[in-house]
Amino acid sequence: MSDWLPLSPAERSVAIEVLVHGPLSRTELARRLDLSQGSLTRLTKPLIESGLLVEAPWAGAQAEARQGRPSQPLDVVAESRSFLGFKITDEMVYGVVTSLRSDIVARLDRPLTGHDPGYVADLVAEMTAELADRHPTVAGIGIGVGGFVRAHAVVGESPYLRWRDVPLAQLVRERTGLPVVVENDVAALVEAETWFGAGRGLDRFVVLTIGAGIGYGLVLGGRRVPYAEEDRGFGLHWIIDPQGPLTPQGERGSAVSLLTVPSIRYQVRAATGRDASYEEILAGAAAGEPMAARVIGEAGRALGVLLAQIANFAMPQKILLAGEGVGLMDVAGDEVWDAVRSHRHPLAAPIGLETKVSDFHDWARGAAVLAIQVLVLGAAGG
Amino acid sequence: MSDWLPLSPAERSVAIEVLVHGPLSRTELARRLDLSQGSLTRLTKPLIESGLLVEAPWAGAQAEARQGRPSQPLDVVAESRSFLGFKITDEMVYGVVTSLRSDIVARLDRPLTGHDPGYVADLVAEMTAELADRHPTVAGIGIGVGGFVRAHAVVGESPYLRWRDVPLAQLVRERTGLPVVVENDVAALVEAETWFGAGRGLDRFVVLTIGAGIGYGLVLGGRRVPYAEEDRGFGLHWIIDPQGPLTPQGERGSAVSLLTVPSIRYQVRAATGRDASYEEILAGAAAGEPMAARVIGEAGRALGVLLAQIANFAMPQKILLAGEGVGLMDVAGDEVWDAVRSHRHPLAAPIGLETKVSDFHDWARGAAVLAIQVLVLGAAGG
DNA sequence: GGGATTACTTTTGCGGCGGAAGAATCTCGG
DNA sequence: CCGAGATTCTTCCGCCGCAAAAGTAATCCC
Repeated sequence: MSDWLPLSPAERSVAIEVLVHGPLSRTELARRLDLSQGSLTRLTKPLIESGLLVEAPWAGAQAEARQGRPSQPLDVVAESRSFLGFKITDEMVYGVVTSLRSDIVARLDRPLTGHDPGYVADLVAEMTAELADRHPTVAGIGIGVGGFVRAHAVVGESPYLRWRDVPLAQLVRERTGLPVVVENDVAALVEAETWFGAGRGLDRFVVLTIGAGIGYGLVLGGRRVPYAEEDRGFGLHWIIDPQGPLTPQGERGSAVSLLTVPSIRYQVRAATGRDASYEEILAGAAAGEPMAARVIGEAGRALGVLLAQIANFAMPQKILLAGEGVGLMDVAGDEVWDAVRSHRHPLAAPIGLETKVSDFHDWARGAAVLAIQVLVLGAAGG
Repeated sequence: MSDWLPLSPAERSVAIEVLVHGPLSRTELARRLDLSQGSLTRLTKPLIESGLLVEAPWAGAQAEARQGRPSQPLDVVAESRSFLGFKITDEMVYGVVTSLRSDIVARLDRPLTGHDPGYVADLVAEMTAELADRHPTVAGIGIGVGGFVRAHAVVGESPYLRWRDVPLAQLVRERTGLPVVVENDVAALVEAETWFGAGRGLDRFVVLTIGAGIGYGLVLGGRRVPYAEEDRGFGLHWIIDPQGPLTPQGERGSAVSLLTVPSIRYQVRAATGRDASYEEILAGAAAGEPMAARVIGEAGRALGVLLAQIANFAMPQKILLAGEGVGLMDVAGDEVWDAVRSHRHPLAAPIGLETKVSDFHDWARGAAVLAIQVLVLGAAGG
């Protein structure tokens, strides 16, 4: 249980394989990673000595009684280190403590009353102290922010925080003494889902998030595709219907104007004069209120078009629909699938769609996964 | 000038770097490939001895007189081996002879009067004999076919040839004694453009072809993304306008129905009763003939939508528009760009578009490039 | 011609890998 | 209960490929 060693590339691939794909025997690892059995003995030894891996008995089902010497499963010691993940929104900071496997073991939220970088860093440090008090094995911190992030450290541009070139990783590190990884929030969520969630083991995978904005993440060949222009505040640079509605947040007929939670609330408010919550609007649409039904129906069709386009051009094996606005699928599912059908070839493969009701703690968990990737395993997170 | 040795991974990367990025000195190669200078001496020696590389004087412009010992450029011996590339269409076989650099040095076409695999292989072997007679250094054959190809060898499914599981590589190899690589025609063209053409050195790159069908190829991280479902005869599984025209080739409002050469000719014929060539239709549209202008205008808008979608979701640095139908851009460029504008965010980066008037010999050249990749360099072409 | 500068080559040593042989641990069948 | 067979893991050895460093070569500048 000494300190984490810097891992060689081969050790790293072993550690990642075990971490992501559960307990595996040395022989199985050798097969998956295309290495000899001898190499696996050599590679796993320091990982076990350092406390990252452990030889654990098979858990129930997999303990098949076969001939020959039984295989010895290796597993990560999920609790040996904790990680903190933070998601910074306009007016809140959401924090979680996770295990090495990214299971959330604690939560803590705080309102954000200002956007000064120093103040935000102070708040994060405060929350870190509080969380680390109860979980003393914290090994690192991951922070997700909406906007453009450079080198896992500097917030190049974040429109809603009104930041430019803020060295957030350094600020938090100075206050906590812990290693810090900063990443775009969507990118972090995509990495988390690719490693531990809906995209585990998939080659081509898309994450689409609907919430305050629109997020889009593409995984090809098992790796997230980094986009320089990604998420600079425009959501997707994407006009679905040039004659569509115009909202303060987005261009006329854009995905942002049609689909995001604030835009839908704005449209209903503009039409009815009443301010309703997103849930109320969804319930109203389901109950047949005309204005709500119209706005939600239009949103559903827009989402269908979006899904069809993604399926056509990126051909993912699965699309994960996440964020605070996925309730749309429950109410307007028919409109979504109608639009998908009318924008795809009838013989095209059906879209593998998975929806995930996610809250801000899932975003924070994504940031924690980034920290795991970068800090423990030294993976080039993109 | 002995036979090609099987290359080690490091030798391969050196050979590819020199082949694709022109003459390079050893020091420059060491920098690009992140290897020591000593390794480069070691790696280049067998490549020079085998005749693949040669030390050549700098060609003019690059011969900067700097201080110190002048660098010694290494270049591939482009003429040391020739490659044959074939593109098999419905009614023709197009053949080219290329150098290692994929420059076309000869052409030969033959009509295809049947689709029996044995007959097609015979014809390719005949053309090979004729071409190899004049170019005795032929090292391999690449064949591009529309349809789904497995393992660089077997045509899994080709609708227009009405083939299923035809081991074309084996058939041609038996008749010629030369190594043969078979690949989907679009994939081959994409590889060729990625290595030697518009996509050279780019990280994110898209090829869109308009001709008898629609082709779409995506390059991310400098590598072509392989799609299992790609090009099984549907073109893009993609409906642009659910109320659009219906043609025999494609679904209503699909990219195939709106954009391909046969579909455009069909639409004009159905509307006017006269059978006109694609060029005549373009000229007519330019001259203001109503029906031609309507069909071509609609095609232009469809192309604009298509380009906008691709730019939105794949965010390539460049889109190459190729095929026999690119003349559309000259006549309907305004409609294309109007549609692009109305389907993209106004602040989104402009699309880097390159059009390439290409004929069937370019497709054959793409197949030859595949042969170079697989046979000489052992590159995993995907 | 001498020094500086840059490019390439040779030598040396080390780390990581595969392969082969051996040890460990199980089942099965007598 | 014991041995044969099966399977997993470990140990050991040798090779390959790399980096590092020192040496050699070719040029420019003064």
